[in-house]
Formats: sequence, structure tokens, C-alpha cells
Amino acid sequence: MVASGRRRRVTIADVASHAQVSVTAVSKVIRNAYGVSPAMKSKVRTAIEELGYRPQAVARGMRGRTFTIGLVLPHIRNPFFADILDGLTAYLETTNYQAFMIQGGVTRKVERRAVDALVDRQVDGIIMVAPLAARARLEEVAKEKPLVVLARHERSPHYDSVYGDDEAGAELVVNHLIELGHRRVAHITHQDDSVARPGDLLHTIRSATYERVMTEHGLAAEIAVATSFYDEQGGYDGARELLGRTPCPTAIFAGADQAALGALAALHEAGLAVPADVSVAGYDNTHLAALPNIALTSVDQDGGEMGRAAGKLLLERVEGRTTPVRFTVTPSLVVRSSTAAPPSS
Amino acid sequence: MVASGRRRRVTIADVASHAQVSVTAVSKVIRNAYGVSPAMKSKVRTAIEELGYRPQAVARGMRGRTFTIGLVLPHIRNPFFADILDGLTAYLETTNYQAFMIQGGVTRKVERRAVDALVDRQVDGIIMVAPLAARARLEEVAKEKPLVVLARHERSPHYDSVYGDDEAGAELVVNHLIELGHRRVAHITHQDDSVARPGDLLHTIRSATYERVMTEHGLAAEIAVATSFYDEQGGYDGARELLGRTPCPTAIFAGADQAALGALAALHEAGLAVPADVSVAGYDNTHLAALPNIALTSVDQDGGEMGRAAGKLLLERVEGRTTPVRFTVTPSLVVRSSTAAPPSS
DNA sequence: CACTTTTTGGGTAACGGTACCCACCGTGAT
DNA sequence: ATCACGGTGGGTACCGTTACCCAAAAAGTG
Repeated sequence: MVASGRRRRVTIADVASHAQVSVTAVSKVIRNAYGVSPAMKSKVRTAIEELGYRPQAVARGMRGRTFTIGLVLPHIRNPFFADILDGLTAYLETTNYQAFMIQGGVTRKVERRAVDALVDRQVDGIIMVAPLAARARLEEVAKEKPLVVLARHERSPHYDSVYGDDEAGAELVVNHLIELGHRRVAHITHQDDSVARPGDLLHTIRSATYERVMTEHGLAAEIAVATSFYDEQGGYDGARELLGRTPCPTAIFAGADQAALGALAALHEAGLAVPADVSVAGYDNTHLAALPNIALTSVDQDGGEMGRAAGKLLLERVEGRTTPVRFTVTPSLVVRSSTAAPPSS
Repeated sequence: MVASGRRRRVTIADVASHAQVSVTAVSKVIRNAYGVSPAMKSKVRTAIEELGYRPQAVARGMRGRTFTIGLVLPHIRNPFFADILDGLTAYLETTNYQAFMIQGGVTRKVERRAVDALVDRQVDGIIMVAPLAARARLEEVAKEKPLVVLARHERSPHYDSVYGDDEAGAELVVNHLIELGHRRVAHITHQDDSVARPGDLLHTIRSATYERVMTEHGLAAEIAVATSFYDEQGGYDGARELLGRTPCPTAIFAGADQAALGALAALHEAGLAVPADVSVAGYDNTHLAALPNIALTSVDQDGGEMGRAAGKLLLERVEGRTTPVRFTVTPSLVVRSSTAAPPSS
């Protein structure tokens, strides 16, 4: 009645007395545990229905599961993350689990707080997308909760990994640009607060692959890398830096679509036409890349599939699996009109 | 030791025995309740420190608060939502609370599931951004948990509202376009699964204001509205529909930046130059609008401020306030080069 | 100095479920 | 008729924390 005195929730005891059975019986039915007759089952089900009972996850969590999993995203500005989330959500809809999202942010400290917050709230498992933490820290986390790591090329015995084959993807892009006739292909890469092994980070793999492929084509001397961030501002800054060098590149491979958008902006501002003067390619094939006025050549990797896989692997771990599993996605190149042969000059 | 037997967490009892005090004392210290001597306080603090104790939110939730609040976003594809989330997160950092995000999706059914999931997990309060639910349903939710509704112009006695002055914002845009000399100004609006009163929905307000301002300028005959969605595809479709009409508009006011991006794409595809042939304006002033190659005229409303305000109001309610509060943000127009005088033809 | 009041610390019953264990029942085999 | 047994239902301790209550000690009062 009082404003602060919110309506008391229906509990398992209410259901039990309404159905004239024991609390245990109700619990068994909702967990569909062994040892309940069909008659009991339907009697309890009816009572649950009639009272609109929903078990309180928090209370369940004290003894067992909360049916909650935590998704740690660096931020929600990258549409590619939205694809991952959608895939995960779609998968979880077939289960009793719910995913909550929390921002891992741009520093390890914030990321740690986010993970701690999830652990403190007894989630049943955690999915971390492109985490900054060192591998040792991830294994710590995995010791507390089932863990799946997305977008890092690690294989730990203690958690599962889901990632795209960034080496193959980067190779597709760089080869594409070189085949078009470009020699001065530049690259925009990312640097953050991460302390993972460089070889495990997707942006490091993309940039290392860029350098390798350039070298393999005898273009080692043309290697030009701008280090900034995988976001619009980063791409803008990176492109400006590259354009300031002499000679100026005829193609830019941005390690992410978001950065590619920033690069397009910088090129526009510099009065350079795309692709007539400079070609631009990105990575992730976000839906913005498909817009006709952007028409960005990009690497497609199925984010939805990655999210789905992560959810599936995580629940397997929640159910008890302890052997590590790795799930990889093969990328493909989507050529659009932001890339073309270099100016003939 | 066993793989499934994860390390037992440090509990309040461990802290108590380590500090040689009672469980009650520890509880009092972490809640900083009344009745603890400074000596006791420091003794307990040290023990907590030494054991690395963190209270388990789930257990706290059984008696009181979980220190968790739930944020229901329709989706995470709109960068404007990211601004809101950042503002909220920044505010909550000054408190003990943590926000978890969940997708409300595009249908009322999914939204309901999301809210139920939060309630079942005993969050202390809920923030819903642009909810689809009817007002009655929102009041139901508010009966269960403290609630703040963002981006809907409702004033309920049972929850708080935070929104921008969409009437003022829309007026700014339409006036701007008319002052530039446009007469055939068209509008792209949004339609979804919502069953709120039209007058409470921001997109309805924006479109109604568009019609009102047009009429006030004697342009009632020029009113042209395409109904689709506030996203890239919706803007694309809407613009194509508008371009198919005769006479074709010289300016398009898209109700959201995301839709404006789609409109830009459609115009580009149709071979029309912006702003030479057609001017385009959006709403929300997302950071994409600021990119030089997009340079979208848009309405700025401080999403971060809205998120912060929502967090503050919600915690006030959690603390016991029951009188409704309304927080509004005054928008401002940011003119960029996507709008100019109409072709002289 | 006796007596009240305040301060400080602790015991313990909840909170809402789960899961272990036990009792009962009817059946089929001996 | 006795016994063992799978199937079914229920009693209850426990999960980690809070908040109510009480007791003892300390401080203040006449």
C-alpha cells in the first residue's frame, strides 16, 4: 500500500500452498528434475500459471545458477558488436539464459571493474569481446566463472576462444589492393591499453599480415603504418598522418570499418577523390559500409555467427565442459567502389 | 581442486573470523551503518583488504539491494544511445551501483521479456530508453521497481521522465530549412510496435511539429511525409519514396541521424548532390554527423546529460523518493554543409 | 555513587530458492 | 506373506548477507 512497500512477489511457497503440494515439488517442476509424476507436473504448472509466478534468479543463484551471462563489450559504438550481440541474443532465446551487457571501456582498470561487477552478481558465465586484459588475468577470470573470449587469437586451456581468421582477412585486402596495381598501400592500425601478447591481438595480426604480404610482393620499402585507434577519429587522424608523408599512399587499408570512415572523411577534406586518387578498404563489413555513398570495400566476418558460437560454447562450459574449444570464422572480401586501380600518373 | 569446483569465494564470515569480530560487525562496516567504533572500522577494513573480500551482490539482494540497475535500450546500433550509456556510466562511477544493459528489441514482446529478466534478477531500478510499451505497462513496471523513462514525453505520477524538447528541436530544423528558402521540405518519420499515446512519442512529436511549422509558413500543401524507420535502411527507403513523388522535395528532414545517413545514400544513388540539389538534416547530432564528408546539419541534444540525469533520478527513487520528476534537455541546431539554399531553378 | 542514557558489539531469523536425504507407496519376485 | 525396489513426494539445512533485537560497557546526570 505504501509507496515504498511494493507489491510482494509471488514466491515458490505461494505456488506450493496454492497447488497444495510441497515447496520441493514446485522446485522440482520448475527445474524439471527427476521424480515428478505427470499429474504433479500439471498441477504445479497450473498453479504457476494462475499466480503468474516467476522464479527469482537472485535466490536461485545462492544455491545454483542465476541463468544470467555477462557480455563485456569494449563499447557500443561499433556496429560490428551489435551483430555479435544479436547473434548471442538469438541463440540464448532458445535457452533459459539471459545476457546482460556491460562496457569494458578503454582501460584495463575499467574492464576489471566490469568483470568484477559481473562476478559479484553471480553470472553463470562471461563472454569478453576484444578484452584488454593480459592472458594471466583472463585465466584468473576463467577460474571464477566459465569464460569465452571473442576476437583474440589465444588458446588457453581454461577458456574458449572465438575469432575470425584475421590473417586470411588482411591478406585478402592487401592482395586485392596490390592486384589492382597499387604499390604504395598504407595501413591504419590500433593501439590500446591491452597487455596481451601482440600475436594474440587481432589488430596486431592484421598489421603484421599487411607487412608480410607487402614484403612478399617486394613492396617492403613501401610499408607505411599509422598507429591510432579503430574508430572514426582514429581513422581520420591516421589518414591525415599518412597523407602528410611523401610520397603519399594510393591506397589505405584501415584495420576496421570505423577507422575507414574516418579515413574517408580525411580524404574528402584533403580534396582527394575515392577511389580515383586513393583507394580505401576496411574490415568488418559493418552495414554502413554497404551504403551506396560509402560503398566501402571491406572484409566480412559473420559477427552474428561469432556471437551465437560464443553463447553455445559458454553454455557448454556452464554445463560442465572443461576441455577448451576454439571456433574460428573464415572471412571473405566484399569489393565495393571504394577501391580501384591507382591513378595512372 | 576439481575443474568444476571453482575456488570458493571469500565470504563475510571469512572476513569476520580473520578480523576476530562478528559477522554483524563486518556487515555494518561495509554498509557503513551506525554503531561501529573507528577501531572496529579499521580492523575490518584491513581484513577485507587482506582477504580481497567483495560482497556478493546476489546475497545482498536477498535482503536488500543488489546495487545493480538495468538499462533497457532498443538496440545498440544508434550512436546516440552510446552517449546516453556513457553519461549514465560516468554518473554511476561516483556511486556503488553498476548498470547492466539489455536489448529491448523492436517488439513489445521482446521488450517485456527484457524487463522481466531485469526484475527477476532483482535490479534496484530500471531505465528504459524509448520504450514501446503502453503507459499502463510502464506503470506496472514502476510498481515493481523504481523506473525512469527516457525519450518519451510522458508525465506519470509513478516514474520519472527524461527527454529532449523534440518540439523545439524539430522547429529549429524546419525553420532553418524554410529560412534557407526551401518550400518543398519533406520529412522521414518512424513507426514501430509502440502503443504509447502518439503525443508522447518523440517521433510523432517531431513529425507533428514538422507539419505545424510548415502550415504556419503557409506550406501546408507541400507537406510530404515518408513513414519508415529511424535507421539507415529506413532513411534510404524513405528518401527513395520521397524522391519518387512529383514534385520532388528540395530538402529532407530525417527524424534521426541514422535515417539521414540512409537518405544521403539514396540521394547519392539517385545522382543528386547534397546540398546543391537537395538539403538534408538529421536529429541527434551523432558523431558521424560531424565527419567532414558527411557534414550533416543536425539537432544536438546532450545524450550524456540525459544519461547522467536518468541515473541520478533513478538512484533518488531507489533511496525512497516517490514524487515524480521530469528532466528536459533543450536542443540546439548544428548547421553543417548538408543544408543550403535550394537550387535556383 | 546510584541510575539512566548512549554507544558498541554480537546473536540470529529471515530472504527465496535448491538439493540432499529420507519416508512412503504399490508392484513384482521369491 | 515377505522382501527388495524404483518411483514419488516432502522435510530441511544451507547459500551469503542484512536488520532486528538484546546485552554489556561506557558515558552522562542528579
